Order: sequence, then C-alpha cells, then structure tokens
Amino acid sequence: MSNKLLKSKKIRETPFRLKVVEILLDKENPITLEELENKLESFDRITLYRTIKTFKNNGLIHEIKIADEPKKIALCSLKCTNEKHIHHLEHIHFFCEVCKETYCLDNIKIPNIEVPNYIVSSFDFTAKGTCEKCL
Amino acid sequence: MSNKLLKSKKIRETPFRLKVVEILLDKENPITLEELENKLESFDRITLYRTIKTFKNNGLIHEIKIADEPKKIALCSLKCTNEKHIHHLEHIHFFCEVCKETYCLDNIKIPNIEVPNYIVSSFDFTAKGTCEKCL
DNA sequence: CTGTGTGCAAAGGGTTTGCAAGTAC
DNA sequence: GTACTTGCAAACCCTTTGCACACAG
Repeated sequence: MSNKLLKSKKIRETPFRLKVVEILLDKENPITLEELENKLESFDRITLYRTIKTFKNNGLIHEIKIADEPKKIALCSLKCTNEKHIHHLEHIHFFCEVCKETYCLDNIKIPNIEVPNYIVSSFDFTAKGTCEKCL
Repeated sequence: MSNKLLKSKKIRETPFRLKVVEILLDKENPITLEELENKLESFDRITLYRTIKTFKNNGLIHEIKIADEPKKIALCSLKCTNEKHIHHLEHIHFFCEVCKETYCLDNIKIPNIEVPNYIVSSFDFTAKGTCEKCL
C-alpha cells in the first residue's frame, strides 16, 4: 500500500519514506509534525523536512493551517494532483479546541456562496468547537 | 483619530505607536509585516514586534492567517474585545492570488452550516481567486 | 516620580543549505 | 553508473528576551 502510493506519485522509495507514509495512512486525521516525530522512533529532523517537502511537491500530501494552531499535514485525496489541491473544496475542516484534533467532514455539504465581482477558485472553510468525543 | 483609538484601548500613546496606527487606518485591507515595515521610513524591528503584541493583547488589532501566505494584521472592528475576536464571524475573507491582497467582504452573508454531533463555536471562511481589480 | 516603552545585543526556535557518503533504480 | 537521498554541521530567518536608558502620564 505505502509503496504503491509512492510509486503512483513517482517518489523514489526509501525505508524512511515508507515509514512516514505508513504513519500517515495509519491516522486518518491530519497530523502535526510533533505527532509525526513522536511516532518515528528515530529520525533526523532535516530528512523529515525534506521528505515532507518532496511529498508536498509531488502531490502526495498537503498542509492544513488553522489559525493559532501548528501546521498539520494529511494525505491528499485521490482527486488531488500536484497542480491543484482540491482538498478544501470537498469538505470542511472541523478543529476541536479540546483534543486539538482536526476532522475532515466529508458528509457536510458546503453551500454555494456567491461572491459578486470576484472569481473564486477555492474555498477554505474551517469550523472550531468541540467534537463528539469531547462533549 | 489614531490617538483616540489608542486611548480607547488603554494603550499608552507614543510617536511610534501613533505612526503604526495611522498606517493601519490608511490601508483598509489587512497588511503584512513587510508592507508595514516599508511604510515606516525608519524603525526598530523589535519595537515593532512588541508594538504589535501590545496592540493584539489590547484588542486593537488581530491577525489573519491564510494558508501559504504571510501573516497579516488588521484593525479590529468595533465589536471586537480583547477576549474574543469576532472578525471571522462577521464576514468572509477573500484573498486575491494575483495582487495578494486580502479583502473583508462584509456584504456577503455566511450561510448557516449544520454540523451534526459537533458544537461549533466559530467559523473561518476564506475564499481564494481573483479580485475585480485583477480581472 | 513610577511604570512603561525603546533600542541595542544576544539568544532562541524552527527551517533550510552545503557537502560527503550511501542508496535506489 | 547515475542521479537522488541521507545525515551531520552550519547557516538562516523570524521572533523573543535582557538590560540600560528614555519617555508618558
């Protein structure tokens, strides 16, 4: 699975990259760098940065930035290409202020918003609050 | 005008702070640090950082972070308090990918979005595309 | 006068670059 | 064999802290 993902994005397969992809596959929600590092028993941070950059440039992952929170990364959906990440178009992000987890809510439809005089190419819709586990 | 704004937020008035407020008043759209620095003919960057922190802590400005773009700051609307910045609740942000300008679209209503099983406390709605000036 | 702001130098944290050795294909 | 990746050290950039002096109220 992990190696197919790398091949499909034309990313050279190495043990370290395979491990990172496995961690990303393992956790379906977006993950912070800190979490990722904790799951790697040993790693070189510079290599990790370069791995992430390679993955991003090749359309394997994308970054999610929520105001006042550390950056997170997530595997791109199959519809993403290197050119255009449509992650945000598909669903809204829900950030739980209690457990700090980010959820991609695929089953919530984003209503069409009319913006006169502007050509909208993408939306980023983030809601903050409390998730069901933390209620 | 600038000095009244500072007084209203109980921020001690100094020449440097007045100048920063004037620049913020002058440009109605959110401004990057870089733009702000360019408009200050001479400045100490450390003092600028501390000025921004003071303004933020006292509810005079807030920060707007759009993915992959440098942070911007903007004067808070009158409804903002130190406790809670409701900037994002009021309107959507439109970011023009051509001129890199951020617009606060006050006249666009954000539809009510139902999120089952989650308690939503705030929304952040950002659209990207091309603004009317850059069409 | 007292507490706060300023400006310099230095430190801190996160991220990137240079380079030699190792590895994928 | 060639081009790419890795890991170390060092550099870089942005931001914060310490401290002495200056200024607002």
